[in-house]
Amino acid sequence: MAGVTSADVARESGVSRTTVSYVLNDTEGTSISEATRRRVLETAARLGYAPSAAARALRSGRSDLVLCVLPDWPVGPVVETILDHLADALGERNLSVLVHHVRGERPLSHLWRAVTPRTVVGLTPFDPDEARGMRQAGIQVVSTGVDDPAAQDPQPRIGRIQVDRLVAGGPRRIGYATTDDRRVADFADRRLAGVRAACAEYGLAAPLVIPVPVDAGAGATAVAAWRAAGVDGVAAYNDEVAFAVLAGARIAGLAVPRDLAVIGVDDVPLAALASPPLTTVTQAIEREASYLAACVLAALDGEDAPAPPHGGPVLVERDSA
Amino acid sequence: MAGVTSADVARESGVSRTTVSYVLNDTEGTSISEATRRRVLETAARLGYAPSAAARALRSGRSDLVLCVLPDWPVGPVVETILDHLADALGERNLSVLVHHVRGERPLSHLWRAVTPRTVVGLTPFDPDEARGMRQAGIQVVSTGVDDPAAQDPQPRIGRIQVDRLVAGGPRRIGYATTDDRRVADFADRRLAGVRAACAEYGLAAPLVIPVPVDAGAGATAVAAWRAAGVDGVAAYNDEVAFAVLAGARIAGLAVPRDLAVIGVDDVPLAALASPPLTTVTQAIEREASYLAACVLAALDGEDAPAPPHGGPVLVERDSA
DNA sequence: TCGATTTGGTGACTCGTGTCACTAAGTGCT
DNA sequence: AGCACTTAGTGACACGAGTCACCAAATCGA
Repeated sequence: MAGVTSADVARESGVSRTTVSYVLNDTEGTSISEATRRRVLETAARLGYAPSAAARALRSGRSDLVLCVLPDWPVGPVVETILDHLADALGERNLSVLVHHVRGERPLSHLWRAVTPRTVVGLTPFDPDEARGMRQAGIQVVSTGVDDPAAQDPQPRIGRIQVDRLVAGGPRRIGYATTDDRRVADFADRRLAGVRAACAEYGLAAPLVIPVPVDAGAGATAVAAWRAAGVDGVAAYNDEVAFAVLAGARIAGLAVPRDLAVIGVDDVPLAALASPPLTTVTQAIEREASYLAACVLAALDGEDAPAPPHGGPVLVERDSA
Repeated sequence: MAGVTSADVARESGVSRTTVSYVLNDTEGTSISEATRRRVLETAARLGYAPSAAARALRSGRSDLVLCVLPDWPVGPVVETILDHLADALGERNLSVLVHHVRGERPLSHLWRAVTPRTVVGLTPFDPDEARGMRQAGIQVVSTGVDDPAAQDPQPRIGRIQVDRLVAGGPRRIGYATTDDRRVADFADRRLAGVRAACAEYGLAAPLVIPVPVDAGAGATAVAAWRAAGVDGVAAYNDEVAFAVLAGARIAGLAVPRDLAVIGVDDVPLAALASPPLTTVTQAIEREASYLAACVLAALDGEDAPAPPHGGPVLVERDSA
């Protein structure tokens, strides 16, 4: 019934299980006659033998899996792109990528114990205890984020770029459309910090921050509040929020960017199709993803992590700001 | 260094490994004194013991993992929602959901051999050989799609609903905006079949089909072609394509829905924020996801699959059609 | 011909769990 | 006391693959 084992292959070819193992693994330092070798290979193929990686993992402590841990917050097209690239890069090394979306507070340890992955990739920093545990278990841990304190956080840069663009187009009173999602509040705050700093440097008033849920009504109320305060340029936490602001502006009868300029973050596929096309800031995710893949491969080969790519977020110029 | 094993716990608590196993698994039909039980539990917790599921899987052939296989085509918010629900439902049963995004032609067998999941969930039908292989290995296989030939394909229903709505608003010459992505061509064709049938029943000309890549330029050319042919209502393969059509109409200076009505499929989060808000057809994915989760749980308990939910795709009325 | 080396291959152990069969002490009943 | 039965726990094996140490026969060198 169950899978065919190496013992089956051995019996069928009239040799010992050891011989089968040596042949199938091309073990060096052993001598197996060409005839036997071919016979084993043929039998294995005929029986459709595939090694049980459970046993393999048990024996050697490592598997061909890369576990990718996603944070609890909503992943968008950005994360998807990263995962795709990662899977491609690692696929060439015969590694399979498994993705786990963290939900609630289920302990992570259960998972990596269960999977015994070769490496674990985190898109958000790990709990230090957790990371130590994994390393102790011989698992490579790669994590993007604030792993390297020397590399400065790119998030504030994004906020600065947004303000640069807005100001270049005319606006002098800046609003910030933040998210109402607590799970990404940290990100939003770091971007907002950049916006704040930039405003200060331009000698402008501090940005008027309003949380904008992703729906048209919320966008409309926010836009009304901004107009009342004289805001003529809005930086949004991301493109989705920017869409809500655009929808709000439409309801309020404002022309974008003339009456109100709007700029997002991420450059999601639909951003170019917004009305008007959404100006936004993108984080060269392909480059970032390649770097992540390179880190994983390096960790695999026992090498040090390669130098992080230079070049941060870049502006995507369209019509909304 | 490596993981702490049950033998460590046994030695530390001064009992046999067997006892540890019994305690930790709450094995029925054994009697362990409350004192010993607590001591073992405490030691295990103190040492941070977590069973190696490699060994566990080897021993019992099954793990606590549910492998979710995603097709090669781009997953959108819809699939994400399904996965979230699935993870929630299965999490309550202490099952972890692992997602694998199929890339290229890497054999699937390698993966499920390696993970030894309890069940494999496919969002697209499996290759019959593959499915048989998994079942033989004692893995439950759950797959949405055309698994049950009795249940009729809901895709054509979607097309009909689109046409119903368009026609109700006035349009008499229908266009179909299909995708240029080969990987989802099958879906698009099944929806188109519904559109065709509905047009025929209304006594209308066959729909004018144009592939529309998701970008504004492509939308504009398509819209021009439709107008030239007198098309006044467009059903799109999905919301993203609909966005492209909307953008095209905007460029062509057409008013939606007066000059051209547009209707999408999926009700992605941004659909409500389109200009004008996008009328679309949604497939009650939460219900669908719950059903999928129920199937997995049923398969787990050895029960038959529950009856599929009734109620198909429903219209989401907004302004674009 | 004897010893040394190579060729071709095998037995036995290991990884960490789960579980069956079994023991040894204690308790209750007549 | 003698028997049955519960309580508390242990020893040994299996799962499937990888690998070290070993062995028998053949070949080689002098």
